[in-house]
Amino acid sequence: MSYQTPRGTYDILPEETADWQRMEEIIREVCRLYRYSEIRTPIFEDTSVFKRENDSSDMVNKEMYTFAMGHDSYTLRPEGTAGVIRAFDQHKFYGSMEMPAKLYYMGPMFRHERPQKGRQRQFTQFGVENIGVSSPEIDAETIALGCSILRRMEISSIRVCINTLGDDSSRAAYRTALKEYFTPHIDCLCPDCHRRLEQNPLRILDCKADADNPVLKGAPSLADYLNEESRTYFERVLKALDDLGIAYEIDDRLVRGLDYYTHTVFEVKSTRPDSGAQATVFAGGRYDHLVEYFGGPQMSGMGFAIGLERLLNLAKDEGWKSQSASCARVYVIGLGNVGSAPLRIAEELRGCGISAEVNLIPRSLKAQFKSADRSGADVIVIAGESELAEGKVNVKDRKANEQTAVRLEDLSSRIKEILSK
RNA sequence: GCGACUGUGGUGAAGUUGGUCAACACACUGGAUUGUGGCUCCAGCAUUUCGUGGGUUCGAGUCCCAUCAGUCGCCCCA
Repeated sequence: MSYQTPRGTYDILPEETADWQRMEEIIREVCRLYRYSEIRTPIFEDTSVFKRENDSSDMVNKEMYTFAMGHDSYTLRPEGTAGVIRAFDQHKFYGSMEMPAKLYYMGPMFRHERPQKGRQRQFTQFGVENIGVSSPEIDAETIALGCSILRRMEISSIRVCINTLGDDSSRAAYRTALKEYFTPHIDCLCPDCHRRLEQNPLRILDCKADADNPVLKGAPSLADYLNEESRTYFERVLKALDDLGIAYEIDDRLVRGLDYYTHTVFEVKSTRPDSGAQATVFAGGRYDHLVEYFGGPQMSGMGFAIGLERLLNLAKDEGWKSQSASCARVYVIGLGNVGSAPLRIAEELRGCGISAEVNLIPRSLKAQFKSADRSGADVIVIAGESELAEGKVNVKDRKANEQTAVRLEDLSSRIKEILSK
């Protein structure tokens, strides 16, 4: 019987964890600079946290890992925003915290999709939520935060696409207009779009199947239905991005898959040809009603999420490397009948803050030296039976290839001397 | 959920129109006087086994079916 990870899941192996840890450090550092604080919410929540009324997204409707325990239905989180807003309301942050609240999260998410490169069933997301205040400059700053992470990961081939969905009244007016426009052309649209026409006509605009359909090209533009306030808001977002030197493209087809967005929405994509079908690295937008939905006051929020597998893939494609992995600085070898003396020596060195590996299995001197080589140690300590009898060990400086006998009580200072060279 | 391609040891892989021993390389383990390694040399290294399970055949890693997994595209999305 052999086992393997379930479909769409994978192990991050020891040789890869250094890259992950470094990436996570970079992200936390950027969050610190922008003064965001981490929040950790449960991996699963009541299903109703994710499955909200009128939600038409595929993610909630057919990709969730939902399970029942007794009479309760739970769901493995497919995204981070819902849980964060739930926590924001549950702990009444709106009353106890200065607004906007600036929160970030990082951890596994689960979606039952067909796996592909850059698309796993368990994947890792980092995301930020800026909650409590609606201001165009906040939208720009949030996008800047994400771009800053990309920059530190040495990623440059990206494109920022941005659009606005407008406020409620703009959106409602546009929705009606779209429905009126598409209804007579219904037969020209793909089956999925028939459903979208009723549930979320905006999504017809970024339908891939109908991308070249002339009916889509003649569709009314959202820009014509934006009221003055929404238009001004969007202009100020763009102005702020200009001021920050962030290049962007306005894409009026960009409507996003999650239903809760209002005003600003954006997607940052890789422009590398090898990034595959899953080119979106991070994406998000503003949401005006989520805080209210979970029982808080009417408050607006702005956030985005980064897929960390995609981020890491992209960074590696662009040549990014985390700093060299730490290797043992000292390797202790036993020679002759020395019992646990090598172990005792290694422990003492570790106590002095020196990273030490020690041979604990019976094998030939030659094999021990081989193992020492592989460990990449700078110093080899040879604990020989006859030297130990005099309270000494041999210390070999691998770089200089010199070996000297050192008294046990002088060992750590001698090694520090060699390592500091 | 749909379509296409792929699946041989720890790794990279060779395996011809189905025919005795599954090549080769790297890695790994041991040895060439357990007291000094990194080179070299020698030996071992896929327990009827070629993702798994069936089938065709005198005979299958090579053909057929199913199943699992991966990759690519669609869809979805980070």
